[in-house]
Amino acid sequence: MTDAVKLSNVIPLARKISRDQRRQQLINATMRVLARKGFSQTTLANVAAEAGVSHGLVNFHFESKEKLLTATLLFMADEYRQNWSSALRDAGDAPAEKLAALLQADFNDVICTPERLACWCSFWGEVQSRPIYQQECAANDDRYIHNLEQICESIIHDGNYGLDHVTVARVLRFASEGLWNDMLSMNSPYTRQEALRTLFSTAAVFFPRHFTSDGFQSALNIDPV
Amino acid sequence: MTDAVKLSNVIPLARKISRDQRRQQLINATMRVLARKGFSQTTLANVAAEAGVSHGLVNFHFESKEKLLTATLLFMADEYRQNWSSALRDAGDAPAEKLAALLQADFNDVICTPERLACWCSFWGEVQSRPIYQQECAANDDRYIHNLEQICESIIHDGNYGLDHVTVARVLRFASEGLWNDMLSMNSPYTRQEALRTLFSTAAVFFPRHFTSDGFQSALNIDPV
DNA sequence: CTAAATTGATTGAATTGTCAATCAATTTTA
DNA sequence: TAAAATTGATTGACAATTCAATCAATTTAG
Repeated sequence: MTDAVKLSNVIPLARKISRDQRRQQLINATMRVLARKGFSQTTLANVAAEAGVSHGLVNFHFESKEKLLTATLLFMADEYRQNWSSALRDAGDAPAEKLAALLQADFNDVICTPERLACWCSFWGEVQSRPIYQQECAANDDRYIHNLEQICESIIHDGNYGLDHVTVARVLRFASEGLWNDMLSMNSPYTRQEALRTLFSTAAVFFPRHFTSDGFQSALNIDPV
Repeated sequence: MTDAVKLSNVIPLARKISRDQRRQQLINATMRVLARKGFSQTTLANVAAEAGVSHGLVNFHFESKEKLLTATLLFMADEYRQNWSSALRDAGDAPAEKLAALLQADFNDVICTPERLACWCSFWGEVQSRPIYQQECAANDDRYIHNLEQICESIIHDGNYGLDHVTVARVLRFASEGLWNDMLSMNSPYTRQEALRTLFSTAAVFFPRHFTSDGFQSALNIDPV
């Protein structure tokens, strides 16, 4: 209306972002704040500042702080599931190949970043006291465990290892989770490469005729590298 | 002064508790609240109510909420360290015996309770963003890892297993940590017995001539159970 | 022009920390 | 031994702060 508007010192930032893009932008900002400050110090003001918008906007797009955090957790859970799921789909038919793909998937450069690890850690601390979180994650975890157990069972049968597939699957899962924790919390954290080497060494102890510490080894290649 | 004092409806609760006892009582209350409500919903009012005292008292004995939480973490870290430390001292000289003692220590009925597990989980979520927490825990972790690695090295040498002791120690530690996490998550709650069986199964895969899934096996007993 | 998106001030609730008063236990004094 | 004084633990009210949520005003997009 008035010409005073023209003199506004506010930068007329493009608002071309769609509804979904804005939501995703806020979720990304939430993850960054969670990773940096932890759950108990993540506020709407922090998230809004991180995203470069006013804090009223967060409550506009997400009804409440609780729903923003739930949406963030759901995004991460979905991202994680899609990651190993597609890795499994792209792998060959051999069970050992599938296991290698599943183990490697946890340590690719999309999923395995310091920010993601710290963010997961923040959520884990609160999962116990928030039924909604636990409920959402449980389904995904069960699917992952089920796949891992079946693959281990196939390999055990294939190689005549006299092992319990549930126990082996458990230990491999623990190794993967533990490596994540180490990479996040240790004072001398190791690289993704080192983590993968440890993981495949573990697989090699259970399945020496299928794996070496360097990774998957076709059953046809008898000689170790 | 007046006789109205005699008619006070306030229960004359014993105030005979010593300074240290009161502090410990508040720490215990803090652990219960942390386990039940999680870190972000643990307030001074909650802790005071749990302990049955006024919230002013908490700030009297601990200077601030932050210091109460730090004291609680320190207590738990010390309790944990003393637990495996004394288990190690009481064990025999044989490396395999020491490893068995170390592994079992994590699952005795003092350390391994639902409350303690949930409480540790609450802290882990905040450790990343609080340098003080990380600093205190790192020293203890390093000691534990160092002991575990040395014991594994002895066993590997003793049994001529061609394994890397650092890797083996890592995997055993991951198994122990992972079992704790599993016991905490609601969907697959196995008992401490089942957890220990999984742990010793893992040790048996690395050290088949020293361990069975039931536990430590003297090197002199050649026949498996 | 109309509806949706965005801002930022404001409100109300929750929470932490402070402090003066109170009270029980202990020590001192007569 | 009995009364008085002292100590320090405890309480509860209050101030200060933080934060989520709301909403009226403004801006932008279609």
